[in-house]
Amino acid sequence: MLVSTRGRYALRVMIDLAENQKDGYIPMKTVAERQDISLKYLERILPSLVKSGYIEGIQGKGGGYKLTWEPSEYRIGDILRLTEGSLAPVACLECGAKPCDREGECRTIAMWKKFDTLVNEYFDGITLADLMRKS
Amino acid sequence: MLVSTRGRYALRVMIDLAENQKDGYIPMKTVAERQDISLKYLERILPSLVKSGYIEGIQGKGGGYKLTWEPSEYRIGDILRLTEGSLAPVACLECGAKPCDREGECRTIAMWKKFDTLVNEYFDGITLADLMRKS
DNA sequence: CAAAAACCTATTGACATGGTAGGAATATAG
DNA sequence: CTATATTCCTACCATGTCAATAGGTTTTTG
Repeated sequence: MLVSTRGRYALRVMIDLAENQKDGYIPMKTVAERQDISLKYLERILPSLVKSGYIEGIQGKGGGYKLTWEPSEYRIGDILRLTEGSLAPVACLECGAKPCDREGECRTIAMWKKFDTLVNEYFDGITLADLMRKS
Repeated sequence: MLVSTRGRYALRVMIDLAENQKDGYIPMKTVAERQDISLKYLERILPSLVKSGYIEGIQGKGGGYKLTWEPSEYRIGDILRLTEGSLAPVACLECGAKPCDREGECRTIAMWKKFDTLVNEYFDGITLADLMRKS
């Protein structure tokens, strides 16, 4: 399987926050219940989204999380790359990978590169707004 | 990372066999050395290819493996699906998966389905012959 | 018979995944 | 000020997969 729960859960949280934007700061407990995901596990996934400024969280009673920008400004590709680490199909295409010493004779690198582009362009062509419930 | 060594090694073996077709049955030891892959590990990957009739192996001295068909008749997608198990991006799209009980309210399933199609069509559009050294 | 090769089964170490546990820090409501 | 709600932080664990190794057995040929 290609996409782990990390990325998928993050995506579901973002969609949930987007669809309930009007409620202001939303406690993760609420999202976890609505999405039927372990609260504790979500708490481990969210910090990366906060650190990158995708969502904003405030502590204490009445706190919670909310989106920083408009749903249409979030590309799914960005969210997945952030939470999954990378969408590269093979190690040698990962950002900052050490160059493969078989690169000269490699028959497949061109195929992987094209695939990598395809994947990134696909997910960059979709935004959070595209995934929200039409209402 | 999306594609494991299993699929990638299998692919390299197939390409190697394709490029050296003229030599008849090729011992896996030779391929392992040429490709710089552990022979023992290759021996664990190959049986699935044999079982599916993609390659043919004969035992004993002077034995080895060779392609069953012409290189142009092998779709990369088939080889990867066989060795990787599946190319589905999420569990619920895997062949014979139990239906997800959130499917009705799932905002992302359509995106994953389209992606799944994209991936499979991409790799099904490439054959072994496309990856061989031009000579 | 000896060598070469495919074939088979078990085991290992490393790592990722998915999840749990227990709390500390922080802010608000009353 | 205190109780409560919430984010935030660290550690741990159980399971599974990946990549590889090990040590054979069987089959065939020269």
